Amino acid sequence: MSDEPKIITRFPPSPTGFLHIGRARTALFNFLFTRKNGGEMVFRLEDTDKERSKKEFEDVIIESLKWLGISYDQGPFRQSERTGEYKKYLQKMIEGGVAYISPEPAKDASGEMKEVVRFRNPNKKIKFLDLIRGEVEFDTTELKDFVIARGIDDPLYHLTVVVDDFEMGITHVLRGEDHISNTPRQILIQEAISAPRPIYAHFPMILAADRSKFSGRHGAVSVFDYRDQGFLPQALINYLALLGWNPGTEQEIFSMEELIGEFSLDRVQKSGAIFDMVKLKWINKEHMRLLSDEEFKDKVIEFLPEDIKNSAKFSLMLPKILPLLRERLSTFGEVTEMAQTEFKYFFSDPKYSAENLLCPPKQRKGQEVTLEALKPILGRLKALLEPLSEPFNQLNIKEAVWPYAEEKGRGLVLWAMRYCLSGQEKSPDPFTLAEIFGKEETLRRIDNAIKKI
RNA sequence: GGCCCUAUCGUCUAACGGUUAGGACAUCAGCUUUUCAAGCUGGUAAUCCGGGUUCGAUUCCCGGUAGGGUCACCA
Repeated sequence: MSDEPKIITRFPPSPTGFLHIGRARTALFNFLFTRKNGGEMVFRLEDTDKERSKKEFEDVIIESLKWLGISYDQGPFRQSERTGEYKKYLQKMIEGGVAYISPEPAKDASGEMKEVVRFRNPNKKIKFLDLIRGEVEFDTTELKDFVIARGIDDPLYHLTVVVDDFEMGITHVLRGEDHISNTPRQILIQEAISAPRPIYAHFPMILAADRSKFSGRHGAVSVFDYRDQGFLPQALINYLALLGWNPGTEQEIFSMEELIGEFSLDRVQKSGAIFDMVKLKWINKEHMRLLSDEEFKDKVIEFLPEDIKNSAKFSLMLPKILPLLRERLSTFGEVTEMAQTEFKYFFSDPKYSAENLLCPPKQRKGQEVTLEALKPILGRLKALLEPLSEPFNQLNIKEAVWPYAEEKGRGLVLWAMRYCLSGQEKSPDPFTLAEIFGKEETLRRIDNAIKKI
């Protein structure tokens, strides 16, 4: 055992909204750093803003962390339950002369006077070491005598963070870059109450595609949005970890355990990174591959619409189309849409117009063909399939059909076969489809096509 | 605007003074016995600009430019 003091980190969101993707990454980096170094993480709800803080947001944040697999060792603590603590410090500061009560006009323009507590700014330069950015220096003069409490029982953010970080023994403050300019005034307060200075590190921001702040108008920003779209938590974690950090190797797909093993603050990026949904989807797909068949199936069912789940063919078809879904899905949310469109034909007869049975010119290889000509072709197809004995599988079907397709033109025959089964311009190949449908249903669909012409 | 931070392919990034500037996503082309998906192969694509320091700068220093953060009785 080393005699280094135990590392204690913190994740202190304010319950004024959902868990933003940027804050989730901050939580993740804190978590990885803490686990990697055998420390403990404090979870603290900074709810001193009574107007905006809501219990429901607390619940959402807690649930979001749980879903992501980010755990903490202490908390949740609520600042609203610690008013007495802050009051003690406030009184001590006022007695010591490092803070003072200042009468001023109320903010609400009622004309009334009230008393706020201001910090007596020593107006000096503060220099601190940031683990990611190196030495940073601020002149605090411009901060003036900033307000640290609305009243003796109503403390504000800068005071509560400093007091809490001190009392909870926080050794490392790892947070977003948006807090870097808050750091000097917090250091000032620390010095005024003789609290030790924690080690700081400020992570770069997550940006939208236009390099502006990543916010609601750029689409999904809350962790639950991604959950609801059918992303896997391990994929979101993986992607977030790689946004602003890299292992120095070429590995890109990580489990949480692997991330903990690899993580280090000195490989965290200094500059902001654009959130790229396309890459997230790719990572999600990679993690979907890692799922067992059983896990994959359960997730698909979760996202399938009710009417499909209630359809007569559901339990028969589901296991057969699962392998197709594995190749095509990059999020589970996509099955909801697919079930109504490109995969609907598995559960009910396809709807299409007959002329589309004729393949596009490109596949025709210059053959002059009319729709009429398809009638005997489809008839012949039927005749070829009819005598097939079990197993009615891809291999046997292909064997039966192939020579004829070669003879008449592969594009022509195979497109028609595929199209009458799926009614889709784009779909899996006809042999796969025929196997999935089985002989009887395949023949029935070919028949339907013949009748349509 | 003041203060602070940042700057390598379209995007995420590697290269911690010497590389044909590497990888991944995306994109393009070809191959995979019709289409799609998946897969395989190959291609296009970057050191913001200007000064230094150095035998040699993506890398170190300075200036510019651009982007971001922050300037509350929010956190």
